[in-house]
Amino acid sequence: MGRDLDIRVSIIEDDETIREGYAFLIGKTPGYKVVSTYPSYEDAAKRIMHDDPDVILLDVELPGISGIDAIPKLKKYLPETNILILTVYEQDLLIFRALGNGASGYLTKNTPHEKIISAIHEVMEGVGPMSAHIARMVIQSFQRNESTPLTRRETEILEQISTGKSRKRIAQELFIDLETVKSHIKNIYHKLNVHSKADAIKTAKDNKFI
Amino acid sequence: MGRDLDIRVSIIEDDETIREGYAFLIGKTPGYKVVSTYPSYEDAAKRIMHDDPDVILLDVELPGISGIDAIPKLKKYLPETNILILTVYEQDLLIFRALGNGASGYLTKNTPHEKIISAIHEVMEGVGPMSAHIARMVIQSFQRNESTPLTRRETEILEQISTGKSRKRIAQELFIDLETVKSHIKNIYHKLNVHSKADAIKTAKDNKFI
DNA sequence: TATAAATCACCCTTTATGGGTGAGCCTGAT
DNA sequence: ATCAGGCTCACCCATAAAGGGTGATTTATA
Repeated sequence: MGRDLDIRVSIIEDDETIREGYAFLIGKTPGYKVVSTYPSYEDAAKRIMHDDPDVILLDVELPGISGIDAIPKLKKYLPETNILILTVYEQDLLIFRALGNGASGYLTKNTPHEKIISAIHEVMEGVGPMSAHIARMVIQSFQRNESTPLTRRETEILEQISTGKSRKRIAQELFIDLETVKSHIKNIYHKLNVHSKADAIKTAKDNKFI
Repeated sequence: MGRDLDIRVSIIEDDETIREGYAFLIGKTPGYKVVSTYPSYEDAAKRIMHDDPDVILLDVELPGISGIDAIPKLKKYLPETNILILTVYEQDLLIFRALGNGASGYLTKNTPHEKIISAIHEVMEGVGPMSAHIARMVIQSFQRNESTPLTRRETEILEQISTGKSRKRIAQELFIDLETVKSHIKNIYHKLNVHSKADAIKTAKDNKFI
C-alpha cells in the first residue's frame, strides 16, 4: 500500500551506481518513496508526469538534453515539483543557471546521506529557494578581489571593454582621448599577461578583478 | 543611563528629513538606540568608530563617497557591524554591488516603519545575509526571458560575443565557418535593431535574452 | 622628492567589424 | 507533400578597431 504522506521522489541520473545508490538510500528512509528513476531526460519525459513526484533529483551532466536544459521542460509538465540539482563540482555558473531555470536547490554528489534527506525535506517545506550555502556563493560571486593588480582607471576601462564597447566609444564616455584608453589597455594587457580583449576579460573575471 | 541591551543604530543619509525621520522612528522604539546620524561618509568617517554601532543604515546615493564605496571602508573599521542599505529604487545592480561590498541587507525608502525595525532585528539575529526578497531578486536576475526573438544558435553566438571573443575565434570554437558566424550576427542585429556589438549585448542583457 | 597614476602623442601592421545579397540543406509543423 | 524557419556557407565592399612599441607630461600621494 502507498502511504499518502510519503514524499514522492524521482531520480534522473545517467550513472547507474549513483542512481541506484540514491534510490536505495532515499527509499529506505521512512516518509520518503522513490517513485521512479531514469538514466536521461529523454527517458523521463514520456512517463514522469504519471509518477507525480514531489521532488526530482536531477543530474546536471546528463547525456542528450542536459540537466540544465531539462529543468524548464520538467517544470512545464510538473510546475509544482521541486527540482534538486545533482552536481559533481560546485561550479557557480552552472548552479546559477540552474536556479535561473527554476531549480530549487542543489546537492553535490559527495553530500553525506543525512544531508540529502534533509535537503529534500527543506525544499518540501519551502524553506526558500536558496540554502544559506547557495546564498553565500551568490554573495561571493558579487565580491571583488581586493588585491587586484589593476588601478581604478584600468579596472573601469576593462569593465567598459567587457560590455563590448569600442575604445573610441569608451574614450568619449570617459571624456578622455582615444590614446589614453589605448595606453590603459596596453598596461592592462601587460599586467594580466594577455594579448587580446577576450583573454583580458576572462582573466579578470576569473580572478574577480572585474 | 544607557541600556546595555539596546541595539545601537547609526544613520548615514544626506537628506535631513529622511535622516531625522528614521532617527525618530528608531529612537522611540524600545530596545533600539540611535547613537549617531551623519549626512555623508566623510562626516561619519572621523567619529563613527567611537559610536560603536551594531547596525548602520547607509544611503546608497551619498554626496562625495557613495554609499556603495563607503561599505568596505566602514567594514574595515567596524567589521562586526551590520550594514543596511537605504535605496530609493530596487535596482538590481546597485543592490548586488552593495552585497558584494559587504552589506547585510537593504531597505527601500518607502518601507513601512514596522518593517524597518524588523529588518534591523533580523540582521542582528544573523537570519542570514539575504532576505527572501533579495534571494528572489537574485534568482530573477539569473532567469532568462523565455520570449526571446533569437534562435538557440543566435543566443549562443551572442553569448560568445559578450565574452569579447572575435568572430574568427567563435567560428573555431563552434566548428563552423566565419561566414556562418557573420550571418548569425547580421540576423541578431536585425532582430534587435542594433548596429554594433555593444548595443546588441546591452539590448540582449536588458531584455534577459542572454 | 621619488613613485605611481593618469593623461596624450605618433609610429606601425594586422585583424575585426558592419552591411548587402544569394543560396543550399535539413527539420519540424501543417 | 509542402513550406517556413533555422543553420550553414560564399563573395562582395569599405571602414573601424585592435594590438604593440616608445616616449613624454602632469598630478597626486607616499
